[in-house]
Amino acid sequence: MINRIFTDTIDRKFVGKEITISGWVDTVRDHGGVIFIDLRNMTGKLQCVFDVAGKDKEFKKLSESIRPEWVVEVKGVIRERPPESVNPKIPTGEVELLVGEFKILNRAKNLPFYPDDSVSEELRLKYRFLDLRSQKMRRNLLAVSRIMKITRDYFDELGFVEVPTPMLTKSTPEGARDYIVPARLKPGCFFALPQSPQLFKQILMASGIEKYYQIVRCFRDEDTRGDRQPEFNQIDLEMAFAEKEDVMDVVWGLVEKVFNEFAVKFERPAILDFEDAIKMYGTDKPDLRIKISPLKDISEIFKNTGFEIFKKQITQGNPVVCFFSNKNFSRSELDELVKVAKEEGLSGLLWIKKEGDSLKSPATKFLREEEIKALSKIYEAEGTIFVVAGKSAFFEAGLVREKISQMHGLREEGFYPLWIVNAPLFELDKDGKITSVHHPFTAPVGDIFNQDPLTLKSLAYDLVINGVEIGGGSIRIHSSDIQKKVFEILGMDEKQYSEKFSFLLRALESGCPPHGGFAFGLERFVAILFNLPSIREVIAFPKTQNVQCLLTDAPSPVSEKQLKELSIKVDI
RNA sequence: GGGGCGGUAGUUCAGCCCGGUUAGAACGCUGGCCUGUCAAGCCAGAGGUCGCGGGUUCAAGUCCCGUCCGCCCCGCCA
Repeated sequence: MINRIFTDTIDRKFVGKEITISGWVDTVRDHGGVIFIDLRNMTGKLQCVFDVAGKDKEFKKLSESIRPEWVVEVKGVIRERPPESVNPKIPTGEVELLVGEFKILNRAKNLPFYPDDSVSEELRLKYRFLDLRSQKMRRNLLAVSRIMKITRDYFDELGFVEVPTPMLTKSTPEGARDYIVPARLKPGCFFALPQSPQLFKQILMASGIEKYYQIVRCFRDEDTRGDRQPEFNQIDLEMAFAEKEDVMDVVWGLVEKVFNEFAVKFERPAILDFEDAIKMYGTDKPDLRIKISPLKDISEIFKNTGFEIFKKQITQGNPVVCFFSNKNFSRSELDELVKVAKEEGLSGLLWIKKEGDSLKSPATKFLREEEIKALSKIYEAEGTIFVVAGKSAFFEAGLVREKISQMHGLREEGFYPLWIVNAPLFELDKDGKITSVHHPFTAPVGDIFNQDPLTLKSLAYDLVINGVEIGGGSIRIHSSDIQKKVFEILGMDEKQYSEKFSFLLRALESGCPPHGGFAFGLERFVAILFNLPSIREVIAFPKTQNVQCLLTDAPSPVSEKQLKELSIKVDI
């Protein structure tokens, strides 16, 4: 079928023409003497009319047997519908096909659900072929495809080169858990699937490919979430001789192109220091849509307080943090919010309603005159102040602020992008071990040889849209001395880092230009574009939370023979 | 690894707190009627290992323990 007809091409111009069209039966409306069948293919639906008048018995019998999701080919004349029968809901609603003859190409039986039915995700994944017939999934997959095309066109125009990098590569110690692949010819040794092409793209910079990009599959063996799958796609890029701003401009150029293509409303990207983001929003990925004031540290107001709860936190050196909404919450709404805060793991949430000069709150009787005065001065308008105290007050306040905005629709429409810059280079993990905030190849700001590592900033930049981290990047280290020092700070000795990264160090020592890059999470980008709760909605065949494919039942055991060839013994 | 929610007809869900005749509804399905519907309509019918295993009890969909599966959250995700 070279010249198949898709329904969206059919309009009034076809009236009087005979066509042959094939697809799936979407719905059947059997009126006895006449049967209406909506035929669906890639682009939409077309009403086909089976009129038994003047037809033989076989035609009647066969047409009555047709059921939804059968695959049919119909031949007939396109005609205008009677004016009263025009269906404005579908693009082909002005016309219909009067079926002259038809073939049933395949039947469908025992379907557990029909496309666009609302069924459990478990079923959708098991019968993904049915689920993918739905309008939404089709739209999502087409969007991914379009974005990949826009991406390739965009980078191509800018002179970037798409270079494939290996899927079978070397396991590296830092970062997420690797998926590993046994090497048959080197028993006991393993490849790793790439968590990202990070090192290869840096090697390409040392190789004189000055502008690299790739749409590339990445693998991380960590627990999944709505926004995390074990395999996902990155739009990956790297530029030689580039400064931070050069990379950010290129990245934003692509985001803008995608936004324009999908005709969405968007703001110019804001730029915010990592530290300010934490202080103002309690998170490194703030959602700028939220119409609630940023956070404010009000510890100072309560330094001599008699209010026990705050006093305890202040004496332990913990902050008291507040934020403000000009919404006048009802008492039951406030009670609900306090409940939600506790469910989120907060020890408490204090609210203070501001009406004129007076403050109403469960805590007013515990507060001093000057505390009340200071509080009411912070925000001019009437509304509600929320206060959180404790060691993680910024984080917790940020969480509640987000939750409140979600529950009460206190959000702007549209897309609010944000660059987070000047993140620290290192941080301490929960075991007190020093780790990279981004990755060990990120260039430091400051004197790495003499400064306390934890005071160093980085040349990293993360792109956050509507509270979702869409991607991140950095200017990389191109001096092997600095790179070695970073490895040392991370606790590797020379033997360890040589074993894992000698190829990188050799490349840096062989005339490697300064360079930097970025990587987008493709699925996250599409998910946020359509405001989808999970990236599973934009992946044709995603894994479940237990990292299973319900369609194919992978992973599954392999034969003894396969294991033997790989010199692997299974010990469960 | 930890916490939470869910699993009952093909599907979505009610019933479970407070154990007790024959486990319900809607949609779908099957059959019949029907020439202008577009979520077609009307009539009739079929359809259940209550996720699985164990326990308590005279009696378990309902209570208890374990387990599997799906989703959300924490950890983890350089």
